[in-house]
Amino acid sequence: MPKILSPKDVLQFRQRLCDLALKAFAEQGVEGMSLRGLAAAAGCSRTTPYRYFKNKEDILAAVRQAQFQRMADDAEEVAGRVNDPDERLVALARAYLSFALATPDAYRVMYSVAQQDEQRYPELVRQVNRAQRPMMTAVDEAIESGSIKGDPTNIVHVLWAGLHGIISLHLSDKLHMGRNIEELAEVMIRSLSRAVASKPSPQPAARRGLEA
Amino acid sequence: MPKILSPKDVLQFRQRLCDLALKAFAEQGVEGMSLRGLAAAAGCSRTTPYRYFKNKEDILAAVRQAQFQRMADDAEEVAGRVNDPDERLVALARAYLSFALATPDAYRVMYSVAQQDEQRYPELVRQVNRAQRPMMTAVDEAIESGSIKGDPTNIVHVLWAGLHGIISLHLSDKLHMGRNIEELAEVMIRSLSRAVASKPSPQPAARRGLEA
DNA sequence: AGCGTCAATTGACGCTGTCAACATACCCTG
DNA sequence: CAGGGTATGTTGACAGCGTCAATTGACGCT
Repeated sequence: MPKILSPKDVLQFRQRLCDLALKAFAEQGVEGMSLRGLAAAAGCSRTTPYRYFKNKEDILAAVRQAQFQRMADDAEEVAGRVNDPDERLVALARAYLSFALATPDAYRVMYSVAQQDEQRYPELVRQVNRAQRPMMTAVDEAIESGSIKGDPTNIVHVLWAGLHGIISLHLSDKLHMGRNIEELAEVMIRSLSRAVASKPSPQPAARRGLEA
Repeated sequence: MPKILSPKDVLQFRQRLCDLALKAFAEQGVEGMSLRGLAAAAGCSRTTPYRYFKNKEDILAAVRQAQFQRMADDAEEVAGRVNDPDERLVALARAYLSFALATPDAYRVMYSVAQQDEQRYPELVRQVNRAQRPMMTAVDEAIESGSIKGDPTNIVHVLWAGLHGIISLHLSDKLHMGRNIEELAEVMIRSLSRAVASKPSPQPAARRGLEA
């Protein structure tokens, strides 16, 4: 018997589908996660989710967008709270790590699940950009304040990649080091922020061919 | 008309299936890649691959094992060629990057495709370990020679994670910086090796809670 | 020549994502 | 209060998937 939903229950049900889908995607992968299973978990019929999402990829996009939004909220909150440029950079890095460790399912779906042509979801793209903007501006301001030197884009990428590398390998169990992951991340953060503070500029001289 | 295969043609066909599967896995993901499509590309019937592999996951494991083996070969070759401990470390890092950039399909399948319970493929695990051993021993020897200091496990992980982070983000188009990826990697390698050389040891004092 | 064996194919089953058609319960206008 | 419009949910159906069982065909041997 359809149509007993109040106007806000619609959003609630959509939200519930997203929550269930997040868990399903993270646990079983894009492949293993089935819309029929999702519908069963939600207690509705097979094709009911199609009233709320265009198709499976659309659900994935919605789930990822919601998580990037949450991450962006976190980052903006931290950036607004910590005032010193250097501390803000480190605080952002720690918040990023914290986000990934607290909700590994979310992080997995955000990054380890490659979405084909995610440009077709502009709101998703917007949240992705929003999530990384605080760190960009933090680097810019730290450079202005003179506490670090170098090309801002390179610095952001190196910091971000360093964190992402640790998290990514940790979440796929490639680093066998239980809880010490936070310590390892601290080493990475301190190493990179120190290197970034001392180095003048990234001029790779004439070294383009890779191996010696 | 079956059975025209010489004993070595068997291996040849298995190899051909692996090559085709690598491309298919990388291009369409584990989800999109279909055994039927693979069979069509190989010019055989749907279930013929089942003569050479137990199932789809088995094919994935075989493909990944072959690529890790290739990577391990590369690393061992570099480690054997470069003698100076510091240079060897940097050369290994560059070789790692080089491998990923030269054969991104392979790297994607090796790392971004999460395999459920890969412990059930001992030969795959063996090649994975073999691929990272050269860097481990290089770090150990660089510490012995006194050129860098710190906990060897942490150092290896930080180096490796830094490289993996850059590569991983680059391959999923999260860093919008065309060919300059090698320059960025150089910055990362130099930053980390410098940091690792100067820092005494990773003692994170009393900072366990993450945000300030 | 006939047999066993192994490679390869076809048939079939249950599962999946997805669309079209249908049914139901609500809101709004008369 | 009657009736249509619309939003919501359900069932039926189809092609494609991974995989197993049964079948066919070709080879090496005795």
